[in-house]
Amino acid sequence: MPRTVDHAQRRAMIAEGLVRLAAREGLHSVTMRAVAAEAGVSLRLVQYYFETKAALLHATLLHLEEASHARWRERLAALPGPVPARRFVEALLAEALPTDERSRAFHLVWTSYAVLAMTEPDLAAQPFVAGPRRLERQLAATLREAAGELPEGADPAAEAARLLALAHGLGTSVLVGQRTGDSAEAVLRYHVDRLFTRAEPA
Amino acid sequence: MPRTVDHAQRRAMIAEGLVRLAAREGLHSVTMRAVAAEAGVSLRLVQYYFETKAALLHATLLHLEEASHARWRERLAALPGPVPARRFVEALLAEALPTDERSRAFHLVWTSYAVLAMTEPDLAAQPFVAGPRRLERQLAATLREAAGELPEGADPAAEAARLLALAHGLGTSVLVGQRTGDSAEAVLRYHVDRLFTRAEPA
DNA sequence: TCCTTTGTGGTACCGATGTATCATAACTGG
DNA sequence: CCAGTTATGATACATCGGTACCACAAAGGA
Repeated sequence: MPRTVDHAQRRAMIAEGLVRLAAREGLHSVTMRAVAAEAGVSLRLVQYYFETKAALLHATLLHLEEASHARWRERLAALPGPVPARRFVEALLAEALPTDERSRAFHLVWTSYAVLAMTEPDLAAQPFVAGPRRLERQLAATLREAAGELPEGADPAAEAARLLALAHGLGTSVLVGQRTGDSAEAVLRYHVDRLFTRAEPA
Repeated sequence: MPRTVDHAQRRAMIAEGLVRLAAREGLHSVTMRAVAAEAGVSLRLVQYYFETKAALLHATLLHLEEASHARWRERLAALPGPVPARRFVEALLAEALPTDERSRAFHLVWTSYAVLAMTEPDLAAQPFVAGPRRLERQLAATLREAAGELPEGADPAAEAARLLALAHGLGTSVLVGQRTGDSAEAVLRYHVDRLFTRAEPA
C-alpha cells in the first residue's frame, strides 16, 4: 500500500525525475535505472508504474504538455479582463523564452523530444506539430481582430508565423548559449514594437 | 594499401555514412557497427580511421561544418560582383532553410548535435555558438552599410538577430513537419520585404 | 477469514555496444 | 628481398540497459 502518495502522484514524481535528469544530463542518458535513482525509487517501481520505457517517455511528454498548458492558463488568468492584443502577444512570448532555470529545463527537454520525434514518427510527433499549429491559428485570429493596431498591409497569418518562429529561434539560441535571455527578450521586444507600430516613428 | 581511396577520402566516406544514418534514423541510433554498415566497411575500419566513437562524432561535426562553409562560399561566388545587401541576405537565408532532401539531412543532423551539446559541454559546443555569432556580426555589418535601404529607426544589430533567429525557427518548424518548406520561404520573403521597405507602401 | 488485487524489492537474463586483441595482407624504403 | 609501417579482417570481452521473473507484504472485499 502507498504510504502517503497515490498512483497518479507517484507517476508524476517519476516523470518529473525524468525531466530533471534529461535537463541536466541529456535525454540520451535517460535510463530506467537513472530515472529510478533520480526519483529516489527502485528500478522495479519505475517498471511498475510505467510498463515499458516507451510508455514512460510518452507519459512524460504528456506531463510536459500538460504543465505547459497549465502555466499558460495561469498567465492568461493573471491578465485583466478584456485583453489588449499586445498584452496577449507579450504574455505568449514571455512563456516562449527559457528565462529562469525551470523554464530552461522545460524547453531543453521539449526540444530533445522534438528532435527525437523528427526521426521516430511513432513517438507521438503530434504535440510538436499540432501544438504550434493551434497556437499559430489562435495568434493569427487575435491579430486579425486587432488589425487596427497593426501597420497597413500587415498579414495577420504571416505575422503570427513570424512571431512564433522568431520566439522559437531565439529560445533555441538561448538554450545553446549563443545569447542571453535578456538579449533575446530585447530582440523580441524590438519585434513586437515594430509589429504594433502603425506609422513610422517621428 | 588502399585500393582506390586514401586516408582522408575514407574518413570522409565514413563521416558521410554517419550523416546519412543520423538523418534517417536519428543520432541516437548511430553506433559504430551501424555506421560501418552504412558506409559499407567493416567495424574494424571505422575503429581504425577514428580511434574512438567520440572522435568519430567530433570529426563528423567538423565535416558538417566544412561542408556548410563550402556551400555558402559557392553560393556567394555565384553572385555577381558588388552584392546588393538584399541579395546577400536572401542568399544567406536560402541556405538556412531545409528545402531539398540534402539540406534537410544536414539541418537535421546539425540540430541533433546542437541538442546534444546543450548538455554535453565537452562535445565542442563551439560551432553552435561561435558560428551563429560570427554570422550575425557579418550580417549586422552588411545591414549597417546598407542602412539607406532600411526603414528609419531600424537597428542593424537587432535586425540581424531577428533574421537569423527567424530563419532558424522556421527551419526547425519545417524539420518537425509543422510547415512546408514553401510556406517557410514565404514567411521569410514576407520578412525580408518588410525589412527592405523604407516607407509604407502606397 | 481467506483469497484477490495492488504495491514493492531483488535479481536474473539477453541483446547491444564500445573497445581491445590477434592475425595477416599489401605496399615501401633500404 | 626483407623488415616495418599501413591497412583490413574476425572475434573476444566487459558493461550497460530494458525487460522478465520470483517472492512477499498489505490491504479489501466475499
